[in-house]
Amino acid sequence: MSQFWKPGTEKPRLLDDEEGGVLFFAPSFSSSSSRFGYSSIEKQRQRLPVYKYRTAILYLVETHATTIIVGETGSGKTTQIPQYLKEAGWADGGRVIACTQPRRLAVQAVASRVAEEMGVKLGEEVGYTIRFEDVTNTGVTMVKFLTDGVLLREMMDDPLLTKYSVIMVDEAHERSISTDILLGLLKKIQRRRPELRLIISSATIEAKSMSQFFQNSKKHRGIEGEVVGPITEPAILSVEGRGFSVQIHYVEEPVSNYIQSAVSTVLLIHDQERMGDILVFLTGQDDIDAAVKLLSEEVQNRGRNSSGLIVLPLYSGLPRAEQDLVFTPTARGKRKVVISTNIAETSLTLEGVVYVVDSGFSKQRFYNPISDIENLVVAPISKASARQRAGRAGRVRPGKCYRLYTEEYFNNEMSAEGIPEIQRSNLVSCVIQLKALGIDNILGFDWPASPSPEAMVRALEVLYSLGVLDDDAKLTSPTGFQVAEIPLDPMISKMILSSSHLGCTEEIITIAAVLSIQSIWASGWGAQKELDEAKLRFAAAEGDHVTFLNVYKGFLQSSKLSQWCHKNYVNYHAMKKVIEIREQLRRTAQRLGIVLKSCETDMLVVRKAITAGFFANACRLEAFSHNGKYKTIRGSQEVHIHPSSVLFRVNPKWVIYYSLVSTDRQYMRNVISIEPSWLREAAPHFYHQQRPNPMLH
DNA sequence: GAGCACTGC
Repeated sequence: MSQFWKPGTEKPRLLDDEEGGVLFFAPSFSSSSSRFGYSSIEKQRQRLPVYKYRTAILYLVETHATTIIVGETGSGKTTQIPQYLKEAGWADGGRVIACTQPRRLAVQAVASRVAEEMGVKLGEEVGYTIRFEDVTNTGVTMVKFLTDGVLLREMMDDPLLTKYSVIMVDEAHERSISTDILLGLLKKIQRRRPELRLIISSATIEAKSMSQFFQNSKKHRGIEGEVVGPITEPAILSVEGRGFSVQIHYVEEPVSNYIQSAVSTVLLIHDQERMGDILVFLTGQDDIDAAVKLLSEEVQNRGRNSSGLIVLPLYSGLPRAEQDLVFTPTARGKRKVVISTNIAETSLTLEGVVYVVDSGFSKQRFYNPISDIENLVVAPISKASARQRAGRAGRVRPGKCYRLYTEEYFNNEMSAEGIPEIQRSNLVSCVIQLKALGIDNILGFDWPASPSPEAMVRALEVLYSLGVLDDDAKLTSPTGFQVAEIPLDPMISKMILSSSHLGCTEEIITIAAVLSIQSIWASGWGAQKELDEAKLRFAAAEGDHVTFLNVYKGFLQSSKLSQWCHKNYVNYHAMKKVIEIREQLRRTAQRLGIVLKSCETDMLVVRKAITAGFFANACRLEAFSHNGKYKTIRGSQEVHIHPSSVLFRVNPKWVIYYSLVSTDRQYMRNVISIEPSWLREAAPHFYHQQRPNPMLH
């Protein structure tokens, strides 16, 4: 351990940033210890770029309340920094070092890697917590990986996160809602717990604005007026990555059709470049299927060695077996082309990619607080995204990235960073989470990026109408606190609470579990007709929610067999997840003192419970409408029933939807028929006093 | 007649 800074010894070399204010460390080039007996794992660890900064990182963390680490992928920061901290004693005395990730898979992968490097059993000194899985051992676990969502939940029991000595927030540049809420809360905690250290790890140079955010005006002064405790001004440290260089190519002229252009580019690479897989970024399933078809046709038409090119689509809606195809290593003499959504930008890593084709677009969510509708639109990506995409070409050897936009466009028109998710989303869940943590002045909360006041007001309005907040915008008791406790969208939580009075909680928690996963149906190539037919076997006249109950019943009766799922075009993995989520909800309900009762065959109460949570999503069929045109009661928006719904073409007069998807039209997904009188029953102030609505009469 | 990506005691 030659590179070990100890408090009280001479501090490591540092350089002043020419712009002042922040610190950059020059890597110290002293050779690593030649002491023999290092395992190969130890040597591997020392070869990581971050190793050179070990001393510097420990020094900064010791002396600064917040350290911001900018590092590209492959620097080793995620696996190494928690170990350095542990080695330096930050986990002594029963304290815990936490490292958060936005995604569960990453949490599991990093935790098991670190356990392996430390030569310990996962769940002992090194552990992880994600939803449904707590692989830690209290009193033993020193380094804990967890999703930022889990850490937020932990704050409900322990608002100051007292057991943690250091909290490292990884992938902060992704700016997920959870990360942003967490950053705001951690800043607050820091004022109460000066001994707590934060490490914010980000892949982009946005560090400066992050640093400004953590700039704490209040210094902790002792009696003599001298500053005690750590320096409150954040330190910034850059760590280089270990990716190979990627040559960037731009188009000379803007392209009019990026699908066609992507296909031509792939063919050009295949003809002219040496072996290596190609990754193409398009926006969604439509684009991708079209490109796959086009490319396959071109290959055949031109009589190329079609055996040499393997074309594979990749998006989240793809069945697992097909998704797994992209991970099979490419055979000798063949070249794999993966045409993907954003899923390959952060969530999945494909080995063997040497060429990237970047359309410059992705589908992004936008929220309109006026209409209260979340839209999915194709929008230009940011420079940060473009760099991330390009980086995917440099994992195995130097690569090339072909951008289907001009260099001028990249330099002058592309925005540096994407818009944080919190500014593009409905804030209902986010507001109730803060309320539950005792943050009453939501508008005055110190956000890394402020959401729009309109979106805030809209969220407060919905929560008020759900009976979750009172006239003073405080959580109601018990409803508000109970809704906050249930780890689901507040409208679903409210539906569950109402089911308790209506005597149908068993049914409603099944529905809640199904609604919180993507889809219980098996999707597949060319099996659309069979799937539709299978659906008819379960279809309920009341709508999709009751249909889900039928599927769940069938699954239980089959003893949860995968064969049964296969035969009925039901997704087996999805159903297992439903069982898991349902089990969690059952436990939560019991803890809240809700009596679990079944209504057997009485679907009327089930529909009423759904109405109690989702009255705001009520719609009425337009009079004399022949094409199934509905209008929302709240905003008079034109909407249609999604073709995947069992009520498609049935078109009951009054319906409630679970969610809207927007393409060229607004489609209601997961729809149930209701009676209009239930609306006023469920939310009198919403449909009567507050908003007199002639449509209800 | 059609689905960006994540996530939660």
